Amino acid sequence: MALADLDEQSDQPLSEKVALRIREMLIQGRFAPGEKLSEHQVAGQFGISRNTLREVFRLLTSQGLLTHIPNRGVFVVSPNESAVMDIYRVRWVIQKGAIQAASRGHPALARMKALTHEADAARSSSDWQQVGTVNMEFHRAMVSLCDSPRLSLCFDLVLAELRLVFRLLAYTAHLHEPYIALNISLLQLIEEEKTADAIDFLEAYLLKSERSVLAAMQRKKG
Amino acid sequence: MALADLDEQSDQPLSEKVALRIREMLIQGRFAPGEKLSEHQVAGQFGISRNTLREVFRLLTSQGLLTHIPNRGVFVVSPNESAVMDIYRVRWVIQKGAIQAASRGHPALARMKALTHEADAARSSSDWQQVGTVNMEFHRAMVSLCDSPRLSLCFDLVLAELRLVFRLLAYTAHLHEPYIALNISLLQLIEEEKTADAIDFLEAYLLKSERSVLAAMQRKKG
DNA sequence: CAGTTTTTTATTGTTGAACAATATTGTATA
DNA sequence: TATACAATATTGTTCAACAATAAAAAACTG
Repeated sequence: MALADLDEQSDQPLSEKVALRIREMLIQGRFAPGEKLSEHQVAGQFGISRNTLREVFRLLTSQGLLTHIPNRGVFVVSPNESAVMDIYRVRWVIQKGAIQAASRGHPALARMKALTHEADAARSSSDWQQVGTVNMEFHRAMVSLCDSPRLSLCFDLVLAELRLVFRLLAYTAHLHEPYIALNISLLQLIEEEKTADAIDFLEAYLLKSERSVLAAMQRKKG
Repeated sequence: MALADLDEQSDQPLSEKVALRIREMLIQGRFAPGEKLSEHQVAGQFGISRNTLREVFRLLTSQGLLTHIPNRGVFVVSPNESAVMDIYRVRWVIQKGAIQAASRGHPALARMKALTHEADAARSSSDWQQVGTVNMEFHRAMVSLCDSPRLSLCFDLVLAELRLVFRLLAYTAHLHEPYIALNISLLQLIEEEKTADAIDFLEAYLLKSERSVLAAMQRKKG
């Protein structure tokens, strides 16, 4: 993926290339949530001009990764509990729609299956960060069952924000490990077209996930 | 609303003010779909610098109203049939979720009710453009039943694009008139918490609407 | 000394000019 | 007519400057 990215980047405008890089860095937790990003400093860091950087900031702000406060500057978003709850509301609506849109033999199903195996492999090597990444890809694939670019885009934004939360909580085993098995069960229900069961399963799944995230956030604070 | 907007704008950055203005102009059909927006020309038109305008373009591009092609420029998006179908896919997923999220006494229900009356008034004065606007507001209010800022934002983007399509087709009576009554029926089903019926109704509603839009697009071309 | 006002400083907001890189147009040649 | 090349216009990017705003520091007052 890294190679493909670089190829894509090669003839893209500088602002979009840098936007991609900063986006990656954000997701990798290279900036602290709530941290202020100074135009002068960041522009120097990436060797680009302030004007170009401001375009980058506009891009990332509308992707929900940065917050722009007029005359104050740009800050890394720091999702709070209410943001997490909202994110899970979005997931619930969209992923439920994805289950109902699933059709037999849809290519996304094959991709989901492959991703469950990738998750297994990552667990074997105790690469919990990779487990988290693969888990996200699994759900993105699930949403692509809708065959809706706009819905996928919306979901991507929400997932990127959630990734920030995970980073904040550090990648620990218990945060992602349980979902490897759950993903397999969920995929099976979808493949067997047990739509109602799959939806019930998804609801329990998301509730469990949301609760564990919120609990971890509480622990982090309190 | 215009007054409130102006107030809000007053201490916003220039780029966001202009973005709002251009957004309005786009929705009002002041630019032709597919039209190229030259940086030099538009910057002159609004009396701002190219650098600032480029930030505006980044904003509007990520709102889905403009398309940016590197080294070629920025163009007004011209949604085609496949875009319309995708927009309705999104509507189906999100609005179905809204119905299921509806709770008795939710403020959005009151707003929806008020909007059905506004639609009636607009019909009485044969202001079909207003009928279209109010109709959109009705559906936005419906989505706000989810109490999810992120879902509402996503829905807004899709609706703005759909508005472009309507503008392209011109505001004729038949395009919106039938939905005044359907909105009332739909609201009633939701208020009575006949969830399953409401969902069935919504499906037929969206299908009918999608078909009429696609047919009008065909007519426009052929 | 605490709290408030003023001054200073740093940062963002915005501009205009300049140049490089790319796309488009026009022209000449085969 | 079609291709190759030159001329032109547009976008991409940078820089330096200044205005407007917010943050920090200093001075003032009770």
